[in-house]
Amino acid sequence: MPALRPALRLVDSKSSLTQERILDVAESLFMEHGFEATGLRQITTVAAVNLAAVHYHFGSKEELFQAVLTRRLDPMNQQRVALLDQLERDSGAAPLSCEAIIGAMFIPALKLARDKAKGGKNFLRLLGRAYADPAPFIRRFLAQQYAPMILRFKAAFARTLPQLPPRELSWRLHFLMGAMSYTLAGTDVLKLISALNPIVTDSDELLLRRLGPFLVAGLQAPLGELSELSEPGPKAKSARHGRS
Amino acid sequence: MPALRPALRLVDSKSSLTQERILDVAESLFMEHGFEATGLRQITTVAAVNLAAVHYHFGSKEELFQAVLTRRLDPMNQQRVALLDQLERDSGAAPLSCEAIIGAMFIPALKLARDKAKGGKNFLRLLGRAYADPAPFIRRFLAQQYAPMILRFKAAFARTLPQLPPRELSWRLHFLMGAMSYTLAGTDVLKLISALNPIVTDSDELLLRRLGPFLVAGLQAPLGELSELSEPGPKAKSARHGRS
DNA sequence: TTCTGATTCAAACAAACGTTTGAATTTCGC
DNA sequence: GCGAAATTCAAACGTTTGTTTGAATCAGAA
Repeated sequence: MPALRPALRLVDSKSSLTQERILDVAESLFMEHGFEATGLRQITTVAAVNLAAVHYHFGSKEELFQAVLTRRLDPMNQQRVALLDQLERDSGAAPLSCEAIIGAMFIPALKLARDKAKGGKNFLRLLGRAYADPAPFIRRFLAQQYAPMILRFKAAFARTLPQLPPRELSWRLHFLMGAMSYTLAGTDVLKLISALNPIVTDSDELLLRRLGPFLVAGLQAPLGELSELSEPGPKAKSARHGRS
Repeated sequence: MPALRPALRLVDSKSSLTQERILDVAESLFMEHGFEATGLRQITTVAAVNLAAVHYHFGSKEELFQAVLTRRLDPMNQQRVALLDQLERDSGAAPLSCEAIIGAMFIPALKLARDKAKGGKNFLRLLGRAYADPAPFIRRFLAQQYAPMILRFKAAFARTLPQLPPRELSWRLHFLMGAMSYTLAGTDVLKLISALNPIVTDSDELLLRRLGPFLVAGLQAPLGELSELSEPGPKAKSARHGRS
């Protein structure tokens, strides 16, 4: 009778070089074809391991997927809050700048994207796909993985932007994460038609210099008039404020 | 010998109520489980049609998917450029405001999201998934479907924001579409942890009033210093320039 | 060495997949 | 009514799917 799977990390000395090979290949194939479209036989063939190895080491295809995500996501989010912690320690009582907080979110992601040994941009693309995936086990996993980090950053932004009502801040964080993950994932419609719209991939620092001002300005934007509005939309005339 | 499939729309009188039933169910299931994870048997069972009907009417699963997207996407993008055309006609020689152009992009999408008879938010979620899908046939389709509309809007923004270099404008449009589709798709991480971060779904107009100022400010943000930068990143200390 | 548990392996499992076929059925101009 | 085309249908096509099994192999402690 084969031994029960070793608690998923009971042994870490040399033990399973197999595990890492599976994780590496799975990461690359999941990103290329998606979770559903990637077969276990495809993974195990490329990784040159036996088919049953993935069940032995991870338990199921779903658990393998979570392991693939956890391996990169966990350290990245820890780096993010660590960076933010240090920023706040250094600044003392003074509130941080928007740029600084955004940098704390962005830089660990960029580091990951640049580290080709760790999957590079592929992983962030995979993450971008996972965001849009409605599979319950994926959404449960992402929520639990992201919740602490996001709450931490929301608090930081709230200190820096005290004039923003909490609900408005939630929405702007929502928009910010949209622009950011869209950019990091890198598979969007603009890139698709890049033959006409040549977006050359600048260096990563250059990317932050472009995204940064956009996000900062968005976060600091004045509030729209939220209290009263009833008509269908801004309609044609540009500088018209319907309000008497 | 069964007749060849009728050119995908040769008959439109009453003909295929079956087609619409398939499209409706496919739209709903594709959005719920994704393209790969949705089986044809699942679709045809729920739609109460024969399994072979989808191949008879659409040719293949992939073509069915494209038909599902086309049905909503084509009219929406046509509305978008029609709205923009009318705005520019009305304003004469004067350049449009950012708000107006953004409205022209956003409002047709909102209309679609609100029309529950036409799939409502489900369709935009499906679209959000398709954005992140690397399958070649999906990316080819989206590119061809979006290219004219995006180029049209880029030209409009270029007139309104003449101080922005074209490449910078491309990037900001990139960020804008990220925030917008992220918001419209509606399945993001913030919503996931909404237990702690209560994002109540405001009315759609209210949504535009929140997203609008964010995007306008981002588009109009001053340029970052792009010419000179070489060091790894802003790092911790906020006002430190390691240079020299 | 022998024994024990961890790991790998080839083989098979039942189920679901997209697709095709050819005959039944319906529809509609004549 | 007849006849031809459009549409539906049940059945099967050959693959592929994730998962399980039980024996073979490997590792290290006794």
